[in-house]
Amino acid sequence: MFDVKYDSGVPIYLQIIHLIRQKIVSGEWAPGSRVPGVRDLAIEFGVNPNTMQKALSELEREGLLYSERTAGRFITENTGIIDAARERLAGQVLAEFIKQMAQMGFTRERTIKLVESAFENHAGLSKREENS
Amino acid sequence: MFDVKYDSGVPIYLQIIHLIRQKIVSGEWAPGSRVPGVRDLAIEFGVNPNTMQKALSELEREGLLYSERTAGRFITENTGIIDAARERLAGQVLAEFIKQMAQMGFTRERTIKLVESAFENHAGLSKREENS
DNA sequence: ATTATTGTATTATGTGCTTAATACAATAAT
DNA sequence: ATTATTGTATTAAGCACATAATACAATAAT
Repeated sequence: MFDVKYDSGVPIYLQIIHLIRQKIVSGEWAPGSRVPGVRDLAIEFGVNPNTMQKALSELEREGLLYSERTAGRFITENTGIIDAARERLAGQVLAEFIKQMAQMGFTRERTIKLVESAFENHAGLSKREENS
Repeated sequence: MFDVKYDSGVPIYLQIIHLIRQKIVSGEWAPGSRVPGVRDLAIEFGVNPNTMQKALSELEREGLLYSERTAGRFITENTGIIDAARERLAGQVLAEFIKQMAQMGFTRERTIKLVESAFENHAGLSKREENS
């Protein structure tokens, strides 16, 4: 169900953190809602429960998740934290992209053209329609 | 001189491969030109010679570098390989960017605006002025 | 009260990354 | 001819990641 790449060199638990963080900041996983248990998530992602636990602990440390002893784990209701995480993440993704393209010698105009023509195949996948 | 991040979770040798690959596809390291020896490069990047060797071997496998037994290592003169590598790399970087932004709920228009305003701080760093 | 489910912790094993310390072969420089 | 420099290979050690197999504590469900 979730595509964790074992061959990218990036530790799996970091990839999972990134995937879940995006589900939260995109609103696909709504604030306050419960997330599956560690064992179920481990199965869904096809990883060991310990690895999933490691990822969830980190997201908890970031304040995006919190655990209720035996009831399970939930997305934070604090939308401020979520919004901040989205801004921060978007900024990082954007900066990295610009840096890479510039480093490869692509001009601003050419890069924009590429973005314009490449964005078509990704419309309407998220529950968030606008972030202005 | 070169900023290798030890804390990103990405293996150092992969980061080095990426950095050098970009130097080649951007033209900063010209086709046919000699690159420093493994030991010197290791010092410049602040890593172990073995780690640098591992990175260089992979770039050699890709055809971007070749080694002349005792004379040293050189960038390929085959600009076709370099161009192909640049197209491939640019495509990956672009696709990843679009995917991330779309996943976070950013629209095409908002993304383009962000790219437009963010590209200012990176002008004129490369020797390649245009890739059209 | 008992059972099942939750998060959490522990110990062990295997693998890949990184450094370290050498050593060797080939050849350019002297 | 000798020396220095090049790429390359080997062995050992430490560390983080990932899996496996359990176990425990707390509490919701029965």
